[in-house]
Amino acid sequence: MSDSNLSRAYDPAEVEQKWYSTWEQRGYFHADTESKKPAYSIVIPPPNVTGMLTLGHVLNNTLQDILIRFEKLRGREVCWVPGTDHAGIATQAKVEAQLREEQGLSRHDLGREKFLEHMWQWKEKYGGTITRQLRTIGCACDWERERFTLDPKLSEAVQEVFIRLYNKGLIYKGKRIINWCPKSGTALSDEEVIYREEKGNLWYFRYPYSDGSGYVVIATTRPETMLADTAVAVHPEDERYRDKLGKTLTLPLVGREIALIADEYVDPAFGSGAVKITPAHDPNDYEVGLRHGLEMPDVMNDDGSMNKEAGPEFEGLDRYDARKLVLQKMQELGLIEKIEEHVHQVGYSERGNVAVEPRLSDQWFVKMEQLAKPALEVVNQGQIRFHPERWVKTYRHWMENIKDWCISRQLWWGHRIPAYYCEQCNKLYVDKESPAQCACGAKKFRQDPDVLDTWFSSWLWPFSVFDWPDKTRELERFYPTQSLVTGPDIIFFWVARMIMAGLEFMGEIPFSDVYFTSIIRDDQGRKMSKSLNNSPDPIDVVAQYGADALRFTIAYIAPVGQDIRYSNEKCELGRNFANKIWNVVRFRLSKGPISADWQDLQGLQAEQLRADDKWILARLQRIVRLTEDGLERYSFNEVARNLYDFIWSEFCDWYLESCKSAFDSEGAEAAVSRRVFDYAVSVFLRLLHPFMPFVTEELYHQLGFIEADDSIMLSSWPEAIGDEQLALLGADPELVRFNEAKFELIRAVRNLRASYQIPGNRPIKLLLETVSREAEDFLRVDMTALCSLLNAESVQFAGRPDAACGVALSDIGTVYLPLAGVVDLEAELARLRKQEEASSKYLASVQRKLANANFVARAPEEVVARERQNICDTEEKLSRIREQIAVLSN
RNA sequence: GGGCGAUUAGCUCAGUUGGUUAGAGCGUCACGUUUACACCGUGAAAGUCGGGGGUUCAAGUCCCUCAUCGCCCA
Repeated sequence: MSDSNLSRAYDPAEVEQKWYSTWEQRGYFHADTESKKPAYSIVIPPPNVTGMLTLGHVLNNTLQDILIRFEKLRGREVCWVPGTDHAGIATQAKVEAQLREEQGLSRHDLGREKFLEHMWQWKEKYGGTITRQLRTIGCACDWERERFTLDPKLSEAVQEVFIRLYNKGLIYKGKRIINWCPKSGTALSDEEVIYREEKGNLWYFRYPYSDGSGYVVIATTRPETMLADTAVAVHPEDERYRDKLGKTLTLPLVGREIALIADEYVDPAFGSGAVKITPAHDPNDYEVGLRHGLEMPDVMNDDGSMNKEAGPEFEGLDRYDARKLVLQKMQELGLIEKIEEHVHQVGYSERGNVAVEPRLSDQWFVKMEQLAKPALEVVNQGQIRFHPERWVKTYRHWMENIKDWCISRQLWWGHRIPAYYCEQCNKLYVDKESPAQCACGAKKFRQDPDVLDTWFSSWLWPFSVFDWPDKTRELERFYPTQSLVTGPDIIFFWVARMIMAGLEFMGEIPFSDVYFTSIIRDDQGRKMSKSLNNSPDPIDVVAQYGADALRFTIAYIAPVGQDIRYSNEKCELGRNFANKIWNVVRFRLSKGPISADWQDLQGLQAEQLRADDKWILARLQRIVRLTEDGLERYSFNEVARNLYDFIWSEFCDWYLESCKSAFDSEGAEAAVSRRVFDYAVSVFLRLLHPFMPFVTEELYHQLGFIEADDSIMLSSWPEAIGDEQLALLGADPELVRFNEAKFELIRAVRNLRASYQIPGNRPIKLLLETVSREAEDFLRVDMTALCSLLNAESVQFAGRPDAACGVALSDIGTVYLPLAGVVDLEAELARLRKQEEASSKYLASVQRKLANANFVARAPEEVVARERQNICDTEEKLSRIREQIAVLSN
């Protein structure tokens, strides 16, 4: 035995580390803009620069890596651009908290410049963990093209875009109701607000008419905002209030005279049918306020406490304390009519985890309607395809109801808005730098203090990573990209906006296919979260099972468009699979040198091939087609399953077992079988490489398919054997059917062994009666493998013997196992009766079907023909069973 | 309130455009250490495909409805 240096069990740790650094050093991941190959590019969804790798990232990036490696093997010039984003609020909040904790300082203590210096130092120190971790799981990213959203070039792109949109009238500054996060002290976009159901109260307040003629009852969930009320509204059709319209009310606690107005917005069935209007603190009230020209007093500070406008008693109180005081005072005045329990939706800030305050504020906005229109078109018309397709509906709904995008943030960490105000006349200039002189003659300007929403840089990612607005060679070669792999949770934040930006600034879609991944949950179906401590660290998982195992398992269990239930134990599937393949190679290396002509099947003749050789070639054609087709359809789990089943159940369980005897024989068929074996292994290693890059690379080398300085990454995607060639090699459907009937026979014998407790390692003598001459001829060709698979010391073609024996039946024939003195008549009869029952039941069901005139008349011919064949086959088999029962019953 | 999705073996999930007797992994039971693999092999048990109705020669698959769970939007 020319034994290799392969260990009994695969140990991924060393192999994985060795290959990743080799690949990177050799520059395999770097895309060449001057290559003649067709380009294929993907931009990574940039993770937060301060983030750590999660299983969600593993899923997402494994799928991208599969696509990249697949396309590279298929001969494309692939470019996968990695990078991170600066995650404005999250990162700044993290650093501010640290600063407070360690030095007791706020960002204002440091001042803007010093604070930003501190931020950058922090980023250099703690940032980039996640990109190192991506290497651990094998991602073939073009690291020379790694980008960060705050890089100078990407910042230039952001400026350019802001200025262009401003000049086009698509960016404006204005006072609008926005979502305010009192904790981080900044505006948020609508998409950053998370609604949670909360138990609260509905308070019914009495607002007295100014003329003393009683009161109106209004219902509110937020009593403290009454301090900013400027009207009470009722539905115009509401009979209860019709004659009161136009009267004024005196706002309790404040004393302001406010009008009773009519507006369609009011739902007469809700509460009392009268609603207080607080334009500066509620988006709907704001709209009412605009329609009726109401005053819009703002009664709150940036931190959510009440300001001077709220009155001396309330000034300085937190909004929740103010609520208590309002209620107490209203109670004292006898103005609370009643209190009801009420469940309602409360908006929370994603980062601050505090209730968002809708607030009238001066902010920058992007007008979205005009940008959305073409972006909706390209998806509706299928220029951009979503996988699964149903996300198109979600996308469409959002696009058709799009609202303007609030892009300014009251933070320091981010792209500063390129807007300058004259110190003297306050005139606004939007440009990369402040002008030399204002129209008023003044020369001093101050820049807008705000920065832009992080997504305002992310939406440019597919072209900003290629150094837009410069007309670079990269842009020319790699834009548009092909696939985008991301979670559906950022379809609005990111995907939709990238499509808009791509069309607006490049005049072209940014990608043609969007694959939305699953959400990973724990094995109880709960979301992974830090507080539950149920999110495993992928790096630990890699250490325990190997990166290949984790990748394969995740791809295998990730259903299309469904959530995944994950637990570490599931990685055993991938680990065991890697070990299985490892051992295929270990087996092969123990059976002599690799065939010199493993690359193809040139010159092989049908007569040289054993039935099992032909069969595995037919199955190989199928798996190549299934893999390629599946990957083109983004059906990753389906492909993983197919590969697993092919290698484990077809290649190992049948073909490899059949080769054991063939390889050991002296004949010429040994060399032919070796060649088929080697060819098949080379094909499936390449098919599997996108899923399990490390072990496939290692084994490709171990088998000597390539030189040490070469790589499976540089090989080529296997071509499916053509139908004609397959036919020439005798691997036709007829052969496949016969061969699988042979397997059935072998299984039936094994079953027989089991029921008589004959261990698999004890050789047996068998008699075989085939159903036809043809079947016998077929089996006679390769008796060596047949005997080996049956572990039979002899197989004789003969009819039923007189002696007592066990029986195994299949479509190809009947096997008799003489069991003199051993056979348990009763047990054997029971076994046969069970088979008889199953077969006759089935026969009856098919007969019923065929007795139905409608079925015969309307079903397709081949379906009817198949059922007729089933009748014949089953009747034949049944007669053999009954015959045997008769013999035993005597 | 509107929209989307799920419900298949004890558990986790496959099941293409309707057409063999509904599959896999894990788990369970029996047998096995044969030089690829115990991270293994062989065999077995296990499902009224959530309930009800409909279309069809034929429904896990299409339609309606109900129930339960989940997600998104308001």
